[in-house]
Amino acid sequence: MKESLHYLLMSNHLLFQKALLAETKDTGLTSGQPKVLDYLRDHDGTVQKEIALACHIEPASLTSVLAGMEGKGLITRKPLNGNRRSLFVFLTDAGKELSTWVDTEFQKIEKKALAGFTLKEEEQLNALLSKIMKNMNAKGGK
Amino acid sequence: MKESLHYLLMSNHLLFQKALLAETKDTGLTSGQPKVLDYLRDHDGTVQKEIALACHIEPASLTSVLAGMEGKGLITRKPLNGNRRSLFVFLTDAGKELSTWVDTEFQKIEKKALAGFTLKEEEQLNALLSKIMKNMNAKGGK
DNA sequence: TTCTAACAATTAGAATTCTAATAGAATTAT
DNA sequence: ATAATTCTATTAGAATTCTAATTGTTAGAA
Repeated sequence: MKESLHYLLMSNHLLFQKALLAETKDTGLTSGQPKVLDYLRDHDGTVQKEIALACHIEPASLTSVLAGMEGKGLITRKPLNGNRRSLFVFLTDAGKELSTWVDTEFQKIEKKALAGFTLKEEEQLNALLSKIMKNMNAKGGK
Repeated sequence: MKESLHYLLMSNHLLFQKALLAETKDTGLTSGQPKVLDYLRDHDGTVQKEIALACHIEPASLTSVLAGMEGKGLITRKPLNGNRRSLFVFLTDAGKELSTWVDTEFQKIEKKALAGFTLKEEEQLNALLSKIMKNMNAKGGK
């Protein structure tokens, strides 16, 4: 298994995740919150359902993650367009500020991860991983 | 965030993970067990500490994962070399059989993930991910 | 209109993994 | 030899995420 694709993806993700949690530990963010915060940075005003999909967690799990963030004053949730079923999520000023800080931490870790990479290699990696993502999201198959 | 390295690694890993759990659902394996089973397939007789390191879970978490697998008769644990501190983990015949089955499922998913990849691309991806892993495991730095 | 089905978010409760503290065993230093 | 330290695994308890079921809302059919 040690050289399998699954092993490599798992290791890379979890090492990244661990580094990220170490960096954000002092902010009071729980382990599930940084990725949501970072997602909102580029997708402010999204509906919960979409956040859950993008962050690869269940909507039910997102409820408690967002409740925590709302309690800390990082986000607000409100219905729009007269549709009281969907809740749109917005960063507060404090949330924006923290997300900016978290984003720089993401970038630091990314820089460490990509140490020694040429620009071409970065692009290759990005393209290959995107391709896998598309394959995995495709219906059917084995 | 959507195109960041972290996002790509997370998505790839979790999509892989989800596909794997869907395939192994009927075996009665819990979510944490397949990767351990697959690791033991290539590293039978390892000590718990090493399994935890390779599978990126805490030793304390591994204890309960292994307890579950032992209860199902997939593994046995015993001290060797007169050192009663370390426990060596071995697959039983049933464990070997199941690990073989699980391994074929891993490969099916991997095949789907790598659909349309040339051999050269597979090798590139492997090399790039291995390089990141080495970078992340390096001490210090940001 | 009114009923039925689909939908978004939530709640309840189970399962998994984590952190911190403990127990037992081996190693090192005094 | 004995004491202190280190080490491996475990236990206890908290935190996170999951599945299944519920609530309230919207859309579509009868």
